[in-house]
Amino acid sequence: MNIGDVARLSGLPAKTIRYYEDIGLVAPLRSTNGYRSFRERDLHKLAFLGRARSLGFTIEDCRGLLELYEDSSRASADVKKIAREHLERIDAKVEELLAMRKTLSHLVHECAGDNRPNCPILDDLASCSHAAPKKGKRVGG
Amino acid sequence: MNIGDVARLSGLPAKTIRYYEDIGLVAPLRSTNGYRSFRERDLHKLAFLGRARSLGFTIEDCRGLLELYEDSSRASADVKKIAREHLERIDAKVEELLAMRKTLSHLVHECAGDNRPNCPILDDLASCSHAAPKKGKRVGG
DNA sequence: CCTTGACCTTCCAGTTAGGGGAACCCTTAT
DNA sequence: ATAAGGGTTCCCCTAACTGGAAGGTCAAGG
Repeated sequence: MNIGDVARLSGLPAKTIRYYEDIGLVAPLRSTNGYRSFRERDLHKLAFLGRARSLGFTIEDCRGLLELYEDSSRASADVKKIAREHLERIDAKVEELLAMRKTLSHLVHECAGDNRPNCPILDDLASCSHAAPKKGKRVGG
Repeated sequence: MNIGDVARLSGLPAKTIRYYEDIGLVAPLRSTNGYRSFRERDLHKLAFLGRARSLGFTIEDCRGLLELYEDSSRASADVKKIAREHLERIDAKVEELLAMRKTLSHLVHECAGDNRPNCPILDDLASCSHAAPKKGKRVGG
């Protein structure tokens, strides 16, 4: 199979598949003309990666999961650990977003949204009463 | 004030403040020795930016908000529009994360997490029954 | 006067997970 | 011969910074 075929079958863009080869997640063969030649096994890996990515696992998580997937003597505890940590990251992010959401929706409701300049949103942003946001990784970007 | 002072007062890292100058969000003066020299007004702007960023506004949002903040003839509708759109982005992201969370927490509960290889998490990732994730910006990264 | 240390400067590279596009090769059909 | 529709490599771009190197400035201490 050429890259276009696996792209269609896996649902991943060809660019992404090349990238995954670049970083060592898949290792397709090469035809004599230089084209990548994918086996069933490569296709399965790519589908696995696509599914894992769609659940929000990072590439490094995927690398670990793929390794465990291919290791028939794995311990399910190792898989579960990766998943649980990811779940915790998701929960943390949701918490963070909901905190933002709460403040924002309050401000949006307060704002008249007309052609006058008076604006509670700007008032809030400009007010000096917020705790200095010092340490802690900025996740919201 | 030197950059260290405004960093302490605003809670923003000096690196970030230099970056904000780079991209034209603040324009401190320069002392004869080449050091940046911040006025009260610059400090206020930086505090404003820090607060807006902590609410998850993008840098471009911040640029717009700052412009409106400094325009006394603004319409609050313009501010509200930026905030409302941001709120919608947050809601979309929360939805996405909760969908992931739902699947993941289910899988984590199903997995024994012991030293045996059998693992429902890997089974799910490897199953071919998932809709091909084609278009739509990947937000989870 | 010299040094130490804390500050400041600029510039370069790296981060995530690819996307866009150029320049070029391979194959098949017209 | 050429056009279309694959494929290839290569490099730059994204957001919003962070880290680090190499070096200038300033106040204090010996």
